[in-house]
Amino acid sequence: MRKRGYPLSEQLMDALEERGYRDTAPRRTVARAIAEKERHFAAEELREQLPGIGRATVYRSLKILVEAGALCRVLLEDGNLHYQLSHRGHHHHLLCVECGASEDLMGCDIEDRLESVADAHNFQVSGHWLEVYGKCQTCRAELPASA
Amino acid sequence: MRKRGYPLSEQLMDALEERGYRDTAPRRTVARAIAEKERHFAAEELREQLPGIGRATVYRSLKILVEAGALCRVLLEDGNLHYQLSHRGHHHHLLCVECGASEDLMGCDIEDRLESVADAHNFQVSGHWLEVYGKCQTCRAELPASA
DNA sequence: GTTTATGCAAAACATTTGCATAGTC
DNA sequence: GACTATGCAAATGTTTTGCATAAAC
Repeated sequence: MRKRGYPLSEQLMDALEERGYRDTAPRRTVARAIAEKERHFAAEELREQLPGIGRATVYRSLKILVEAGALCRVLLEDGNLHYQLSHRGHHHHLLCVECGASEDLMGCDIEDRLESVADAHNFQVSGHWLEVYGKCQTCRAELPASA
Repeated sequence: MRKRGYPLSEQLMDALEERGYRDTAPRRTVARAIAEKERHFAAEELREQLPGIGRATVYRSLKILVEAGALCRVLLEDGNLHYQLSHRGHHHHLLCVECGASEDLMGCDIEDRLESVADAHNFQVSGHWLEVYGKCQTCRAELPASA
């Protein structure tokens, strides 16, 4: 989804402009910082690394980026909420509890399975939240504790 | 899992005593209040309805009840954390966004599905969090908006 | 020029912790 | 009597809000 030669931070700005939000310097700064993230991050963490930007601006930017579908929220195993770049569309995450890496889970058939289970309960599904925790390939190799 | 004629609040207390926690009046009060809940509830909500009990006691009781497996935590669609009686063992919830009712989802094969999808990513699953939101049978009948 | 965004500080929440006192076992 | 639990108040940490100023369109 990442176009060649087109900065990721610009794509974030585009997502906002498509929705009528203005192109401002603080938002660009936030977008650039997010684009450089290699992992999911906490709102407060992002704010700390942008001392020139007001707290409210950071939080408001995160909010509208999520609305625009450019970011997604990630629920950590300890209950903390993080953010990460979204590859658009509905998906889930495989979150590594060792290194924090996350892989996207798309096009899997978990949705279908959910639907059929819910059907059996006469329940009409409108949404769901799924996070999967474990160890990624790399960490399994490095820490052969149980893998 | 609820034995006939044996108060639910006593079962909560039992779960604590099994783990070595003492039988105290405040804990009984909390247990009784929880036993009367028909829906998942917020910690703060429980505390407000127990003015005689200290805030810390309410929170500490919830924590040990979750550890003991007698309560489970429920993630609401808006990100708020609620609690509800647990029927022990691993399970998920179908949460009605209209009335707040929740049905347990047990013995379904979503776990297996997860494992196999994760395997394909060379990912070793150690846990997951799944909540399903939608409309329950009753609300579908009452509000025939789209069901 | 009108509308939207910013930054600050303060408010709002939810949850946790330190500690002296009280209650259990 | 030793150990655990309680209650309070204060600390913590995160997110939101009001509002005057500044910037974007």
